Amino acid sequence: MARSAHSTAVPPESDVPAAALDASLENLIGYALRRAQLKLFQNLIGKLSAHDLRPAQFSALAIIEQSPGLMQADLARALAIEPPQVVPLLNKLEERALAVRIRCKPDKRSYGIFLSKSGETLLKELKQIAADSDLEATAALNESERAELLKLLKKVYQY
Amino acid sequence: MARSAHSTAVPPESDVPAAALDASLENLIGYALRRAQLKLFQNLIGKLSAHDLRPAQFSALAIIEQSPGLMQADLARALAIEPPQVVPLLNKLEERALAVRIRCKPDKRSYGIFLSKSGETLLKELKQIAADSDLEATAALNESERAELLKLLKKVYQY
DNA sequence: TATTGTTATACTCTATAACTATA
DNA sequence: TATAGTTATAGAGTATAACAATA
Repeated sequence: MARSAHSTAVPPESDVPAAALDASLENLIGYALRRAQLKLFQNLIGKLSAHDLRPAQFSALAIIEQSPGLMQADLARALAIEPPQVVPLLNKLEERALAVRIRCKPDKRSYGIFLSKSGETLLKELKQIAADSDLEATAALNESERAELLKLLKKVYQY
Repeated sequence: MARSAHSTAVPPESDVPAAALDASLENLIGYALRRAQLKLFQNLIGKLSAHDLRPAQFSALAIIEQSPGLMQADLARALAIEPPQVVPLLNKLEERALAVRIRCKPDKRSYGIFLSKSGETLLKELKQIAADSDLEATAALNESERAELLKLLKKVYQY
């Protein structure tokens, strides 16, 4: 029998080797990743807005806590953004007295970045908010599925 | 034994009930999702750039193929963007003769959107590119891990 | 009056080039 | 000259309000 020329939608019931699979958006990990990521991101944005913070600012606080005294170039690399984008982000954190830039290096061009006491306090709260948001947005999964998902995602991005 | 007050990094070896876990960025599914998604997205952007297309334009073509004759409002919903954003996107696809707007509905305010013949042809190629990009960017996973990841991601975003 | 597609607009995010001050 | 941080700027992406044509 010849190949049908005008079939509408082939259900993915047969696990063919490699070629000729459906190849619609629903079979792409990238597409599923994007939709899931958008969902979690929107949820987190909503929760963080109570503190007038964006996810990147939360991440910055967590990174600074993990590497106190780091330079802005390090922070840019850790956040996967360009150095110029760090400036307004850090300015905001400094305005709100959550973090500080301190000239404390042998190289006087650079700053060491540290959390303030209130920055540390707020970060504790933010971590709880983020963990709750994570759970809420992945309510469709049980604990072992969450662990499995996290493991697979790390494998993908750490490779 | 009392809780240590100044440990640097607690390896997640014990599965404590809910509280007092590390709660750093690395334990957040949202964070891992974002990093993995960025990786796949960047990879796809690179591959699609050979055809001067963005991921959203590829998605639009795939959605139009799946629902030929749909209206712009439907496309906006499917792409999870606002109707005004559909206009320049569709303009571009129409300029390049990949898709067409046709007044074919009882409601004369709306268009039916269809792929052109060359749009269909290009989409076939784009699907292969996207599938290859997906595989390449998830090279750290084997086939069963990929299937598991896709299953979990769908569960998250379809919930 | 409500709705489809559109325009205008603005705000965020992101990226690059150029500047300053140190090195 | 090279580098850390900064400034200026431009391009995407995203969102809202308002408009024209049609219902």
